[in-house]
Amino acid sequence: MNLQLFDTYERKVRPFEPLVDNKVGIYACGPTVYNFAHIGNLRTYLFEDLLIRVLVANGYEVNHIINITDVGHLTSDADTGEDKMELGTKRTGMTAWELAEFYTEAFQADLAKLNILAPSVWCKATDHISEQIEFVVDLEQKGYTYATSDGLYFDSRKLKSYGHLARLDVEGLQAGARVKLGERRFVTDFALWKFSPPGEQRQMEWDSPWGRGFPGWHIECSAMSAKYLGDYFDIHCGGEDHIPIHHTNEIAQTEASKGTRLANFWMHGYFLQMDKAKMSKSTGDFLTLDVIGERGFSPLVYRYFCLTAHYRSQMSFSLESLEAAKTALTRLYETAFSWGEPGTVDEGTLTRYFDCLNDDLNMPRALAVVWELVRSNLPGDVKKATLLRCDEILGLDIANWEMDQVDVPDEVEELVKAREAARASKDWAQSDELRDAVNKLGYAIEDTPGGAKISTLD
RNA sequence: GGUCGGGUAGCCAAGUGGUUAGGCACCGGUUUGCAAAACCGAUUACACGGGUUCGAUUCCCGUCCCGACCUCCA
Repeated sequence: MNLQLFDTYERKVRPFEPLVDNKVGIYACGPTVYNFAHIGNLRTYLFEDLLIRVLVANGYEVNHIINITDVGHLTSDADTGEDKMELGTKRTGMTAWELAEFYTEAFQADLAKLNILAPSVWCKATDHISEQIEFVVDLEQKGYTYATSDGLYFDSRKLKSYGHLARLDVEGLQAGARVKLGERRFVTDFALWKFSPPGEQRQMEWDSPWGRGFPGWHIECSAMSAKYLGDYFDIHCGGEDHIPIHHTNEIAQTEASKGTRLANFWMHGYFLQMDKAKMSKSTGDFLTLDVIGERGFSPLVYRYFCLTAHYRSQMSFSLESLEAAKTALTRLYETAFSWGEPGTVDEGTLTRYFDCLNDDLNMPRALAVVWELVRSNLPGDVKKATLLRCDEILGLDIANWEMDQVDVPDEVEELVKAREAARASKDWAQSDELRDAVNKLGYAIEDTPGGAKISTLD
């Protein structure tokens, strides 16, 4: 089966064809770096990693761009007062610049831990201020802007196609609007450039033809994607929350300026839903990769967990289901390890596997094929070779997995030896007593044909 | 309030107008001194009420519930 992908713009699955030869340009909306990424954020990057691995497997040469939104406004115009970047600087004592750098590095480290392939280019909004200003100047010359006392705005009603991506009901939006218009002329108008508040010195601000200030959020993506991928490129992705506002506005800017619709495919990763642990970023109380790591779940367990749901479905998170993923993944690792060296690949399995993936990245079904392979009667070396090919997409690093080497204290070692002796003389009472003693010290014993296997008790 | 998307077994989660998704847990069996692990097998579904149809979990309508966005959340 040839690759087919769901396009939010057309709201359907359709065949994927690159715009140029076999090259694919992808722009993925990156994080705003005022805090750690939570596991919900990371699900979206896992989806994009899946997409990229499948494109590569289909023989395409992928040029993958991720942006870093490292400029946010520091003086809030929200009703509640302080904005997130400012809270971040207060919380940590860092400057806005230090804050951005710190959380950018933390984010990149998280991606690496999740075995997410690094993009071709990382681009920061603050490194592309002039490109953004040029973009806005062009929009201004084409008559799509107007100024208010706090910034330069995009006049969304000038663009007939505005809101097509999200199928926005503009009249309905206006009727049900919760947000104050302020000086904006229409509810869907948005800032291209915001002025620094009078009499205040922002940590991040630049001169522009309209006055000192900083770029609106949406313009960075239109400007940077144009720079690295051209005005019209293959795939633009991000989280589902970006459909109605951010991506809608990116499209509006680019259509107004360049006359193209920006990307051929628009793809969106859907949210992770939390049960008890809420993703309340405002309190700083949310689950990060490090937090679940402290609870005994490795990053690749989280990766596996995410692979069990389709990227276009919201997924329910709980420690219970993460535990299920951990058990399944451990079984997969141990079983694959037991197969030894790889032999020849089973092409039938591989074909079924990639057919699932080429059908809009249906990883849950592809994973079912993997488990059928695992439980099949094929020889171990064939299973191993086939599984390793599957792992080029799974990204679980199956080839390098090894049994945990547990450091066993001498005390425990002695008890285990004594127990082995007791078992050899069939003194089961003594043997069980010694096993209890080992358990009390925090270690578990499993009797295998190769001798006692010792592990730490959870 | 407006717009959009969902409700599948104990949990997570695919999919389909009629034929076993898959994983985890649970139960039974094999094996093992016992236990664990492993392997084999079985059970538990399509929110509710109507409609279309030979047949609906799948299509249509309504109801209830959940979520997303409208707040520079992925």
